[in-house]
Amino acid sequence: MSPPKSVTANNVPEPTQSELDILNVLWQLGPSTVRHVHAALLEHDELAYTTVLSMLQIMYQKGLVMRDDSERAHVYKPALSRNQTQRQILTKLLHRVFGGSTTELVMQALGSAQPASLSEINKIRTRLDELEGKRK
Amino acid sequence: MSPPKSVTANNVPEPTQSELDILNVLWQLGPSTVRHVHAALLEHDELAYTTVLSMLQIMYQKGLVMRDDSERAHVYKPALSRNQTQRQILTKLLHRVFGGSTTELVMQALGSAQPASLSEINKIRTRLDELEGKRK
DNA sequence: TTCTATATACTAGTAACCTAGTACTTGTTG
DNA sequence: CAACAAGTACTAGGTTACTAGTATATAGAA
Repeated sequence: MSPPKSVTANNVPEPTQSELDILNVLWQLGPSTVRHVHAALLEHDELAYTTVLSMLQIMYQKGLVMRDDSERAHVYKPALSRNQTQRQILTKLLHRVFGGSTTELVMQALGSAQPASLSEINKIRTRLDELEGKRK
Repeated sequence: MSPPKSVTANNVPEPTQSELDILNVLWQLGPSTVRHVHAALLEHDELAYTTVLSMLQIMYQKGLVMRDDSERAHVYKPALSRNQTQRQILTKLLHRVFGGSTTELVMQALGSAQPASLSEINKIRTRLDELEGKRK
């Protein structure tokens, strides 16, 4: 199979919907074989084993995942952390849908939200305080 | 040209990247002809007039835009408001990338943000207060 | 009325995405 | 060793997204 475009690159493309499904499994389980990923995905979807295999191969080519092929069953792991990916996607969204306004995004998110728990709200407050501090 | 799937449906699909570019123009300019949308898009991209026409026709079929064809040059307008679309997209994202945790989403957004202005921060605080009030 | 500019409808082609099958290899077990 | 289980690579096909060209109608100007 062809190697990834560039191993050191940080210009990893944004994962597609199905790729995110797989990444979510990898973030949760840690480095996994195709079989384990497949088993986890079966909880929600009907997917052939070879479909998951193909997806992971494509993701490897794109640089979305890394793999250890020292064993017969290759072990895959995400190239970027969950946080990094969340930021990547959020940043894109911010500009495409919210005109670059973080506040608008946050307000909208809080608007549609089922009210979060008190501790969650306070967590956000703390973050705002920090931001304010930095600004002064 | 074929009519939209269902006029009254509120099950409008999520707009694609290019479709969002067009919607952004429509939200800004209000109901517009293909020519006006095309002109606005030219600021950023090189796009043939017929490409924009085709896109709008597709979007009409999908129910993403409505149109008034009483004049020779049809006038298009978004089927959903900017806010509605923002929510739609955010909700999808929330579940796919943030495991349904609004707080996680908000924290991540505030994390990558260039510190917002003080008044922006306070706007968010106010919203948090409201949320907390509702919770009690 | 004839010509030109402008509009839409329809057609087409490339690329990406997603799904899954087939061929082949290799390790393991009876 | 023979047969099977399990793995990867490669191939393939359907769908959507995106882009743009061609054909055709029509309004308005000369």
